[in-house]
Amino acid sequence: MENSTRERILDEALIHFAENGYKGANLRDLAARLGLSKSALYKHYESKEAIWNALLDKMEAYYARRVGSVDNPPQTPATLEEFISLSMGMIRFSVCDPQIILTRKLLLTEQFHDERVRRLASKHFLEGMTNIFAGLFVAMMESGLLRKEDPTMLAFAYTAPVSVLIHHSDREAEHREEMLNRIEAFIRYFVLAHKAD
Amino acid sequence: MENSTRERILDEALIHFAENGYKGANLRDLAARLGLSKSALYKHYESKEAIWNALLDKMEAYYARRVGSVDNPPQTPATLEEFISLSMGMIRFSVCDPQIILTRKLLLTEQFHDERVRRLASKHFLEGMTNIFAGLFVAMMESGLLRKEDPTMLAFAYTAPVSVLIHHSDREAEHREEMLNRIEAFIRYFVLAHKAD
DNA sequence: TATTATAGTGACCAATCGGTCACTTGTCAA
DNA sequence: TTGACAAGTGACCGATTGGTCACTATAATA
Repeated sequence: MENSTRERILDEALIHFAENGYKGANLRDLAARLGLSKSALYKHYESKEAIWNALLDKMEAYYARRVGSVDNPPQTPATLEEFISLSMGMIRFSVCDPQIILTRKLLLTEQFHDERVRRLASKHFLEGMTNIFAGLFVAMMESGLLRKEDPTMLAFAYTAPVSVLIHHSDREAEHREEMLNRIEAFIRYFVLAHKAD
Repeated sequence: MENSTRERILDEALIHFAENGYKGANLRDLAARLGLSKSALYKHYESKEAIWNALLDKMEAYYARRVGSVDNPPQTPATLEEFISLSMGMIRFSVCDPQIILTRKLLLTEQFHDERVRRLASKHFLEGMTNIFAGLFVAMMESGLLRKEDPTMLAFAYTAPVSVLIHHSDREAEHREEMLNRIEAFIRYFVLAHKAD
């Protein structure tokens, strides 16, 4: 399996593009970080833009797989406390995993410079999370955990604040644990405000 | 008042930096857009970085003035409907004003490349809006419009979703009116869920 | 063994960038 | 009138960038 260099290039490209932006990333540093010379990159990709597009392809594929997993969503929690720990588990992973952090950075910083990134950002930051939880909330309303109301609106009211706090954690990594506490505090507030009586 | 060229440069720099990023912006285009030669810029600022810093100074000053206006906040609305139209007025302005749109773009896209931008982004996207509305909600609870609960948490639960929709409007300008409708729908949902009985 | 394809190298190229400098122009005060 | 100064110009510079090319090394195949 010696096409692994192609993959290693993409892994490094994510770091480089996320930290410096598309224009700010340069192929010499990227190659050096891989222990390669710059011209070696051109044996695997025909241009900087080709690396960029391959990276976006990979991100789109990853995202499509995640959305596919929405069809078999996380099983409905039996209690509100279980919902909280389920949520916090997902969020903690999303906030700590380096690759996901870099992906969010790239989506944020390049969303106005690239059409594909813009579309991915809209999916990721607005529709994606909301749809997952809308489905979950429907089930939780039917099982009598949550008060009955518009599940899409409820999911949006839930995911948007979490999303804002995750972005804040990305900005100030040294406050990550504090942000996770604020996220849990919000979730508990939210559950309390919308649970069935 | 012939220092106006200095100001014109900053106005154009906001556009240029917001659309292309710090690294992507180049002084030749910026000068050309102003009807100047590139070397003329150096009669007013000593470097690209100096223009950048002057622009951030201006943004910080503007933000400080806006925060200063929190000491004399918008007067407490007498009814919930008045609160909704007050909010929508502020939001509509913030979503439509070109300069504010560009400022948000710049804060978003450069927050990981510049320390001052990072701090401004944290203030603007997290604490800023929340603090304004926390004060307003305290007054509305005391006047019996809203159910009594943690005003800071309530303000966060209110401003974060609005903020997410504003960002979406920035991304997809052609859906601006649709986003404004979604914002109003959310605000009405929010008011209904938290009004005093 | 000879051949061929793949991966990698380093020197080089043209374009672009931020920045400098000698020079011109216009204005206003002495 | 003249001199000083601020504003603006265009040619130029060194550094960096994405990209090319002739070349080497290695390993598998015929």
